Amino acid sequence: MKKIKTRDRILNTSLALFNNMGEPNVTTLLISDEMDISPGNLYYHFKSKGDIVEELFKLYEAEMLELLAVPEDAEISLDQKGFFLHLMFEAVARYRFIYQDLVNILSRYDQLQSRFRRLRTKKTEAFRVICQSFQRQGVMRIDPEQLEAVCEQLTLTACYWSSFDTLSHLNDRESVDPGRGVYQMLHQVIPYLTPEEQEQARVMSRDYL
Amino acid sequence: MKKIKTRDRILNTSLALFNNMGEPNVTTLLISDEMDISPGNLYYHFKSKGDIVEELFKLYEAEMLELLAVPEDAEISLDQKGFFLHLMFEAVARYRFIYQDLVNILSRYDQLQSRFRRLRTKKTEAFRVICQSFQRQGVMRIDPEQLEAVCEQLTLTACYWSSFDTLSHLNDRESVDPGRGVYQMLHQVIPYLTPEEQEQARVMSRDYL
DNA sequence: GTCTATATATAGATAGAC
DNA sequence: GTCTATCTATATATAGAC
Repeated sequence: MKKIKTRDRILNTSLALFNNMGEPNVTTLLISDEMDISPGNLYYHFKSKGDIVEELFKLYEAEMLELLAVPEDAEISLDQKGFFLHLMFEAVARYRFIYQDLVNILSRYDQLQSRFRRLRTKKTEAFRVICQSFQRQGVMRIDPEQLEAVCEQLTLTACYWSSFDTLSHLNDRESVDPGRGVYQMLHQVIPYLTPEEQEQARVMSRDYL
Repeated sequence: MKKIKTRDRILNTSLALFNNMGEPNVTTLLISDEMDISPGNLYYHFKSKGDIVEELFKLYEAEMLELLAVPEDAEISLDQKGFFLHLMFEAVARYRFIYQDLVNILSRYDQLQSRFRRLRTKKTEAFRVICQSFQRQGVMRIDPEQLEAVCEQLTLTACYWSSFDTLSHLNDRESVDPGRGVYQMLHQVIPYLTPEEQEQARVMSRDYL
């Protein structure tokens, strides 16, 4: 029976509330209330609400950077790509409050802007590296112009799908089903795969529904 | 030299400020200040800030509904589709404040939620109708499962591209270039077109860059 | 580390004169 | 229709006791 430090409990509680209610709607009082601690105690651990947001962003950033460190030379299988998409999607969903009110958050905590943009670029790069591996292996045929468009599109989907999807059923916002997002991302790649791989990808994509 | 009514000036000014700074960052005082009128005057015309947001949403909704009234039976050319995408994208961009902080806005003005969702569904339907016309004309080949995925994807792109794109260059937020968004949407359809149409679509898409 | 009580700031909104 | 002055509510943050 390990005791979780108050500081970490604040982070966990904040993350849950931010995701479910939107960061701007969550007051420091609500966070401390939810945890049954006093607001003063919360401010003992974090000197401002912005510090909580920044700390959570750092955790997201660290997770993402680790995931995005795709080796440029290793060849990647279709299954691995599916797994990669799944992990990325899951990480974004776990910190979806960032994307739900992105402009608002980035404008109020502007140290985050450049770091956010850096992550976005790295995501697109990772997709490019994966597609290039597919091309080398001869399972994908795509011209450079289309490749760029697809990688951008994959990045957009990775970032916004969970927000987009959540709004279709605003009732239960406790959890996000990653399935459909991964499905959508796989389907963007399918047209450029060779026929056999297309079938494999289609089968794989259905597992996510 | 026609005099614009104060009420309309409030709407125009609010829209511009909302788009450029994000709705939550725009206070009623800022709006009245920007127009060189008093806050009291603003509240004479609108009984709350939420009323301004609702009114702007109504304008967006009306524009969208008109645009989305795609006749189910008429056949649509590729050029017409390009034009349609352009108009949709442009309308979304003009009211992009809604999408920039969507969760926040929909949670605070919850009469908007169902109407927003209705619009989202209608967008997807319109894309479906267009693609079905393409299929009937024999310029597109796509199975029903892929079709669904593509239409969802087009909807996502239509809604979020401008927000996504804006964050790549947060400097000048005065205007949004619709080009790239239309380009992206066209490229999602290209793989399913017949070879000749693919080439035509590719050429067309470049015009938007 | 945690609490209670309080300070500060600001946004939304109203009252009443002109 | 428009203004100035003001009220109210609430969110962030701090002070000081325990």
